[in-house]
Amino acid sequence: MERKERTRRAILDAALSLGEESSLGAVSLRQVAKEVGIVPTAFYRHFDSIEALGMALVDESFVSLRAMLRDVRQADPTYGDIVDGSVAILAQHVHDQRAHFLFIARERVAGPTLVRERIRHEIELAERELATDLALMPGVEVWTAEDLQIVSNLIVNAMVSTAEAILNARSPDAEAEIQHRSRTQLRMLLVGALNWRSDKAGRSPEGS
Amino acid sequence: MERKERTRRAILDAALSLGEESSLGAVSLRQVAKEVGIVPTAFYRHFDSIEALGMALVDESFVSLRAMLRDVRQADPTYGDIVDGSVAILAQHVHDQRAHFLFIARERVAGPTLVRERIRHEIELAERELATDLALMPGVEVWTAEDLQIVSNLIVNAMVSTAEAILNARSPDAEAEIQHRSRTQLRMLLVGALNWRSDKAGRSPEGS
DNA sequence: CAGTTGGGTGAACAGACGTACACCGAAAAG
DNA sequence: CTTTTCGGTGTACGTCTGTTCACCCAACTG
Repeated sequence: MERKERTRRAILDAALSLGEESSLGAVSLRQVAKEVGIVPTAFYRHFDSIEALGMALVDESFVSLRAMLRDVRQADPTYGDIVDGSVAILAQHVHDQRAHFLFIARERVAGPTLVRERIRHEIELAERELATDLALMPGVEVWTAEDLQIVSNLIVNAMVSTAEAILNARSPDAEAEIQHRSRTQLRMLLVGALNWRSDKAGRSPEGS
Repeated sequence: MERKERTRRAILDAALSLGEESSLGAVSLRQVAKEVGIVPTAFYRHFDSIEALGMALVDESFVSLRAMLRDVRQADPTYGDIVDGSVAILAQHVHDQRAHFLFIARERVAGPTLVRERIRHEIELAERELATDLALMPGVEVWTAEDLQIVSNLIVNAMVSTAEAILNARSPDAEAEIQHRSRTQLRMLLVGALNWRSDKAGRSPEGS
């Protein structure tokens, strides 16, 4: 009974591995079977179709994504800057679960419509969560709900870009530079957001 | 002799059309031929392979991309805010050359390695151009060359995200909201960048 | 120990794929 | 008007695709 689970994992891993080169839509059932070391028909003992496999990969990729978000949210606040910690955690998770993040990055724009929509929806959820977290920060009381959402979207997009850049980094040095850049960008972004409405409302952040 | 050019265009258009649904790597020579209305073997009169077709599409897609950048750079400065104008021009071009921008967005992450690298290189060029333009703005003299590059990267990434969002917009209203969001984000971003080094150097933008 | 379940097998299919080849017929060149 | 060029055609091949079916045998159930 655990043999089934083992083969299932092997299929998922093979699909992720093959998906590193091309998009999942270009991966065939027979390629996966050959990679796993089973006959093509045995594939159906585990998934109804390649599409179903894709959905399962979406599921487990988002487990990794949400694990990262959880780590970021409950990072030790004593570890200095939130920005430094968040970028480090992002990089760590992207590195550890490279296949999952690569999968999300690819299928987000190139996957079947259904998969694309699920990924976008999930990212939108992360945006909302970030918005509620941001609302607790000091100095943001002057923001409207709309501004809060817009800032969250901006930050999430920046983090997505950073994750993609890390996935594409060709050397540890290059990745270190990407992380440095990302940290600077997040700080710039926070400076801009914190000076945003206060700018429009009277230049004084302390004004009631 | 212009018949050849006409068929070639038909092939390019067919490939762009088929690429709207799935990634180019998942498009077959025979699908393209059927869409054009020619027999599969006639394809070879125009391209050596599907990969060569992809390269040609990269070429002409970047013509559209560069046309947009040119429009943005020489936008009428009397038209009020640079931000408003830039976002409007971006939206206009994405709308007019939807297939080209969709192609770039998709193949940027899902295409064959060679295509991906070309696209990333081209976007990096746009980043550098933006950096040289930004250097001429008043108030940025305090930035280091590195900061300039980092800010450019941040802005370009935001614009790429905006373009992708517009491509995915499901209604004109949704697109209008995306444009509004993008404008706000660009302004926040500029506020942050302009308060950046001055923040670190003594809080006074006018300080020598 | 006998019986049942179920993951894995192997052959077989119809269709789509890329590509090679000989050929045709309209348009350009002489 | 004749000749050459060349984009498009039709046939044919070997390979790969998804999917079906009957079958086998290891592992759980009784």
